[in-house]
Parts: sequence; C-alpha cells; structure tokens
Amino acid sequence: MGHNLNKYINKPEDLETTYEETKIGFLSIALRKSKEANYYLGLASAFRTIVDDYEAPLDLIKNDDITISMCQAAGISTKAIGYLEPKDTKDLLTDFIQEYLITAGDSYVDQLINRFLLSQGDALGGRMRNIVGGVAGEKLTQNIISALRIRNFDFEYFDKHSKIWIKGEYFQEDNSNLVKAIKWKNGDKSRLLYYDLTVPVVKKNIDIVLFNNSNVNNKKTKEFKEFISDHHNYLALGELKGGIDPAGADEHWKTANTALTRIRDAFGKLNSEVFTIFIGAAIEAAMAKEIYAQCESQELTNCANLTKQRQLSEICDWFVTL
Amino acid sequence: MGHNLNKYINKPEDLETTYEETKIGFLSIALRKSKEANYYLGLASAFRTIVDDYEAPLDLIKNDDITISMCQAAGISTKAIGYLEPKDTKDLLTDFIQEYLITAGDSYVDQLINRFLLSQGDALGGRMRNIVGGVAGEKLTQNIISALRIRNFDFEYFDKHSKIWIKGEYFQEDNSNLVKAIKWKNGDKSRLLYYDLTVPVVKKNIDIVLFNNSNVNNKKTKEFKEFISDHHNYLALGELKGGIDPAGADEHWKTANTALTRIRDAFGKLNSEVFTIFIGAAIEAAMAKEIYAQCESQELTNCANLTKQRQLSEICDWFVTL
DNA sequence: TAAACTCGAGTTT
DNA sequence: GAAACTCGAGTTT
Repeated sequence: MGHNLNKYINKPEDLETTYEETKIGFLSIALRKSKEANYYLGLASAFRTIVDDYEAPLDLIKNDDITISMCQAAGISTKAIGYLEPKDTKDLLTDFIQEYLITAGDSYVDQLINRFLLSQGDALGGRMRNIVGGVAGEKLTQNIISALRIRNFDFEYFDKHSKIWIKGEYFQEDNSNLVKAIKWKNGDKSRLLYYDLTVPVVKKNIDIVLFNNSNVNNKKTKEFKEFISDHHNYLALGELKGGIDPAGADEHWKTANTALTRIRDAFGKLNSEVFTIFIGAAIEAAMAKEIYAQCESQELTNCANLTKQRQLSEICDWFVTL
Repeated sequence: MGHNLNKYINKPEDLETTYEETKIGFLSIALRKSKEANYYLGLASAFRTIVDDYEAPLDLIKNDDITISMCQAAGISTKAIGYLEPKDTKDLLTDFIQEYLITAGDSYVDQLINRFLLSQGDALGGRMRNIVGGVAGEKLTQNIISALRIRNFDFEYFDKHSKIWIKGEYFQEDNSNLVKAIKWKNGDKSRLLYYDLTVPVVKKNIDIVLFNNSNVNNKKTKEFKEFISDHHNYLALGELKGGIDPAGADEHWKTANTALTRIRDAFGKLNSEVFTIFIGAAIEAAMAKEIYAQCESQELTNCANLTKQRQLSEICDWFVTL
C-alpha cells in the first residue's frame, strides 16, 4: 500500500480473490453442509414417526407438540414464528392442510414431510452461513496466535465455555472456536483483543476490537462496562467477512463500509482517532479498488484478503505489534 | 421532515415499521412460499423416478443427466456448481455416495431424495428473496401510477415482455411486474423513470433512476447508452428495500447507505447534484434516526416506509412532480 | 415483539 | 469463470 503497511498489497489487484480460492471455498461449504444435514434429516424422520400415527390431516392441528414443525412445513421459519400469535398459526395451518395435505390424498404424509424438508433446507442454509462466519473467525485467531508465538509475546486467551483466561502455551488449534478474547504483552505495551463486542461508543457490535491496554477484568463486570465505555481505551476496530461467494462480495463490503464509517463517525465525534481494518475472503475487482483507495487515503488503516496467507500473516503481525 | 418533504414523517419514529406490519409480511411470505414449493417438490419427485431405476448408488454417477441433481443432493448449490470442473464434482459425488448413500443401505433412495429436498429448500429460500424484492417494486409501481393518474399526467410504461411503450390508460395492476420504465409529462416537464438500471456514471445497478427528460429511445440502442452516460440527464436515484425482516433491516440499510454514497460521490465528482431517496419496508429505531438525520441534512433527499401507505403515496406524489 | 450480527440461496443486466 | 443485484435462513450479545 501507499504507506507500506502490507508488503503483499501493492495494487488493488493484489486484493482480488482467485477463482481457485472461490472453488475451494464452495467445495468446503458443500462438505460441511452434507455433514450438518444429518441433524435436519433426523428431525424429518422423527416428525414422520409422529405424523404416521394420524388418520386425517386436520387432526394434526390438535397436537400442540408438533405445531412448530407443522408451521415450518407450511413455510414459516423459526424466525417468523416469533412474530405470530397462536391464532395466526392456527389459521395458517388450517388453510395449509386444506390446500396442500387434503388434496394430496393418501400421500399426505409424504407431502407434509417433503415440505418440512424444504423448510429445513432453508434452515440448514441459514445455519451454514453462521458456520462459515465462525470458521473465518477461527482462521483469524489462529493467525494472530501464530504471530504472537513467532514474536514470543506472552499471551492469554479468554475461553468462551470455561469463562477463564488461559495461558497461551495451552492453546491448540482445535480450541480456536472457543477464543472470545486474547491479551498480550509487547514489551511495555499491553493489548487486549475482543471479538464480536458491542461497543457503547458506536452502539453496535463489532467483529474485531483492539484495546490499547488490558487493565480490566472479565466481561459482565461493571468495571468492564466502564472500560469499554471509555473511548480512550480503543486502538483499532475491524470488520471480518468470511464469505467466499463472489456474488455477495460487493454486497457485504457495502455493509462493512457503512459499519466502518459509523465507527469513524462515532469516535470522530469524541475527537478520538481509531484505526479501522477490513479483512474479507471474497474480494472482487471494483471493491478492491475502493478498499485500496481507502487504505491509500488512510481512511482505512489496513486490510487483507483472508484467503491469501501472506497478506493474512502480515496483517496479523502488524496487528499484534500495533 | 425538517424541510417538509413528507408530511407523514415528522420524527424518526414515524419511519419505524410496526410489529403488525412485520407479522403481515412474514405471513405473506409463508403463503407464497408454500405455493412456490410445488415446483421443487415436483423436481424431487422426478428425480426419485430416475433414481429408483438404479440398483447400486455408485451407478448414479454414470448418468450425466442427473449429475446436477446429484450435486445438489451433495450440498452444492446451482451457484456453486458454476465454479466446479467435472473432475471436482465427480470426486465430490464419489465421496458423497460412499459416505451417505452406501451407508444408508436399502433406504439410500430416501436418503438421496431427502438430501435433495434439503438443498432445494435452500434454493426455494433464495427464490423467495427475489420474489419479495420484485413484489416491492410492483407496489412502488402501483403507487407511482396512482399518483400519475390522480394528477392526470399523461404517461406510458415500458413493457418488459413486449418491449414496447404502452399508454397509461391500458395499465392494470396485474401488469405491475412487467413495468420496466415509466415516462410522463407534467406540464412542460417530461420525466423518465427506469428500474434496475446500470448507471454508467456510478458503474452500478440502481433500483430507481429518474431522468429529467425523456428524449431518448428504448434500451439496447446506442442513443440510449449515450443518454444514460450523460450525467446531466439524471434527476434522482433511489434505493428500494422490500424485505420485512427486522433482523435484516440494519444490514440492508447499511448496504443501501453505501450504494447511495457511491451515487453522490460519482455525481459529485462531475459537479452534478442528484436527489437520492430511500424506501424500505423494514425500518428499525436506530436506522430510522440515521435516515431521518440524513434527510434533515439533505444528504438524503427523501424517504418513506414502504409499509406505510400515506408515506408511500406522499413520496410517489413528490416523485412524479419533481 | 431487542438489536444487529453471520452469508449465500437465488436473480438480473 | 462478469458483476452486482434480490433478502431472510440462521446466530449472538
């Protein structure tokens, strides 16, 4: 970049994701999706067992235990169910049974289960999107920790499950998903990184939050709340986009761009400058130009393509030495 | 608003979508989804018919006709298939059959079809998202045409299928989905509106594009290309977000916000000012404040909540009289 | 029924 | 295998 923060990014094109990386990404999604599918197939099978006991479709409404599954078969997602009252769902189910099950005659169970599977497929898709995002976070964690180890910085990580700080030497790659935060020492400097933290200054949840000190106890304490409410403690904030789909690349960069602008505006109003970063897995030509230009103007402090190992190592090393 | 563009919006809260509207939106999605599901159930049924003829799962690979369906059952979306080469899909299918079909024994056909249904459910979800967006465009069209009729402005609409301009008097509500463009006369002023047009100045596709004259022939002509390349012809550009999900509201507003910023930046570089507008169906409290503030500062020229009939009528009337 | 995060399933131009 | 549009299926804090 203009000011050489990342030596592997010297022009916008360096940021672009390759066709090969996209392919690898989609393949890895397919593998994971097949595995996750088992859960939903199990639900369908269990649902069929219950439904098989009924003689007439309309009787299905009477069993409150399966109301949610029936709604799903009728095209209402788990998310949407939360907005409906019992009367709404009952009316909808009655119409659904009339229109799609009774007309199916003897094969109404197949009709119902097949529709249930369709809705569960959409659910599986939603779940996969969260998984892909999680995997991106894990990859970043692993690379940050590698940078800490190479530099021999003392570090600890906060474990989501046990809710305690664990010494860096005990970290293993398969703990990556448990890492909520990392703190380290770089000489006199001490640093604290949190993932997915709601930052009071911005009033939004932010993927990557780096504090310029670690003089604070764990979350859920009043002290922590005060710590994160003080803009002086912030050093850098960033957006991480792990999706591999080129069709979503610009869409999600636009989202990230507004999120980053909100961060700058919120800290700017307090006359506080913070670094902002963007790390994405799907970077297309046009947005690469925008990202690069923002880095040159130093509106954006640093960036990297998550699929390019050298860019990623480089930004992680920069990050831990900030 | 501060400058009274929309008399039904006097404070940010006026923009917020109600719980009731959200509920109606989700219910209408469920109804439509059940209808659209038929197509995917049909595919599954046809797929089963073919698969039933095979004795052993591995033989399925040999039939190229069903490769795509097999891939879908294996978790590869239509979108992802485009990135894979035959060798990739063959390897993946071989592993898939080994791991999930052969292990299913005699019930391997059910296993395959159920997995196919899961993937088709995700496909149906994708299709629904496009439909919801289309319905929003139709609603806007209907309200714009109502405004034109109330004011007795002469207008014509460009029909997507027949690719001709049709006199306004022949417009019927059930043609709404065919309207690609509308042109009208307001006294001496003539106006041309296009939906989903790639604007060369911005190099992006924009939902709502209003030209300050209609001195141009149809699309696909060189003349049209020159017309849309001249920034002087532009009067207003807007983003329309038809989604009802509150969870997606801020996400999509962030996207729209960057899109609108790109429009202003691109025209601004040419010292050309254009009006910008935002119309959304899902508007939550925090984003309502941002939208309202942008309207007050006149960064955003006008806005409306698509679910609030009076706001919508008002912005359409403003739009046709611009 | 808090708010806003995850991202790709479609689609069009 | 162009590029960027549609939006809600999940999820977390």
